[in-house]
Amino acid sequence: MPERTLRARGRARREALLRAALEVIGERGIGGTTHRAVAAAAGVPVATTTYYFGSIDELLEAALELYVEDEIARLEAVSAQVVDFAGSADEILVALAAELAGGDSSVAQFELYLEVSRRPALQPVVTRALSTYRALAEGLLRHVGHPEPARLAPYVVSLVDGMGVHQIALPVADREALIVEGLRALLDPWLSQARAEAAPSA
Amino acid sequence: MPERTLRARGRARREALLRAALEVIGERGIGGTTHRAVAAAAGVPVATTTYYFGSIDELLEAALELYVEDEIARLEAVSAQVVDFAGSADEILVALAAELAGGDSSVAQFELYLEVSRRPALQPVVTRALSTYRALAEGLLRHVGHPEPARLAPYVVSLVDGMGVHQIALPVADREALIVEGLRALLDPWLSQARAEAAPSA
DNA sequence: GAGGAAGTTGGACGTTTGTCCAGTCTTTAG
DNA sequence: CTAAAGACTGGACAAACGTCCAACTTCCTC
Repeated sequence: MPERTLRARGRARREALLRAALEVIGERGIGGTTHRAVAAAAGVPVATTTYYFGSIDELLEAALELYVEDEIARLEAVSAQVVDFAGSADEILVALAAELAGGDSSVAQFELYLEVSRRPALQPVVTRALSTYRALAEGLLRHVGHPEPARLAPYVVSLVDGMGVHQIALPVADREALIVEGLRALLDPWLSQARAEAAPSA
Repeated sequence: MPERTLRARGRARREALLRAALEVIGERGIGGTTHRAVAAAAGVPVATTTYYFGSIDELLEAALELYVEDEIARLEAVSAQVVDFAGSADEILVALAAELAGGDSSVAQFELYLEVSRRPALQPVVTRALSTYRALAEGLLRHVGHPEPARLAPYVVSLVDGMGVHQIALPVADREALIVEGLRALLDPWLSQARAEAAPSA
């Protein structure tokens, strides 16, 4: 575990290695992520990876941590954007789905979920990820006026992740439509009710 | 690729190796599944694994195929059992959740989902798995009288798998209650309506 | 510009990996 | 009983692995 103080250049190179590691994780899985593969993806010699990380585990865990922070930042931006968007609950849902479908396929996310059971060091990372995702979902549900945001939020995240992992396993063309339909199914009863109240006929 | 004809004893040993491989996949992930680890789990010498499988990939793919067949058989049994169960839609849902929560944590299932993108040979396996799961879900929805079983079924599977992968990442004590609540959330509108019709008050 | 710390890397090390083979034992068909 | 094919395995091999180190360069500080 090299505990040297990093200068600006060093910090940049370290982060480049982490992003290269995330690429490799996506392509080969965590088990297939080696010093040499990461170094090749980053375009640096192998010894660079051991200069910045004391072990392959340290590298892997730091990479997944970076992934989660990036993903949280991305989702917070999406959330903020969607909240600014003026429209009915259903319109907001469509806008949200468009943003969610935009992200690159998040193999690393699911590799992380599975890896926690084998690496206790990852537990804080996954806890932070999941609780943030749920909090964001809860905020959005509350924003569109759902009556039980806290109860539903975890299932929204589960459904989205479930669709995500199925998308990786068996890709469908229109990812956005899939997410819209899935979320509609989960929010259907309440959406129809909201729609009825918005346009009171008869 | 040893294309020898297997005798009864050989077939049994081959299958024992596959089940040992599934154990290892659950514990170490696909990337960590080696000839030696599988052999150790099965209590046989290393050379046994190369006698029955031409390569580690062949072993891995056969193991995941066996997993899917086992899982399909299990879910078909669960489905049959639940269909036989007399009760309201909600009661059936609770019974289903109890059965679903019973299975051992299916790390292999998700390892499979992620591995398809790296091993085209697994595509038929994952296609068979997902379409069967969806068909079973559709059958159950139809059995309890849901008006749109075909539309909802894929999302039921996504939600269950999403909760499954979250359960692996961040285990909660009462898996059964989680599944019940999740399914209720997805079926809520329709469940309340069914309940209202069953007990017409006022 | 001198000294020290950070950055950098070729090359080496012991280990673990996938795979193979030669040889032995066991079962079955005739 | 014999012969052939299946079942089995100890030990070896090259390749890939994680890790380390000594030596060199670059950068910052005083």
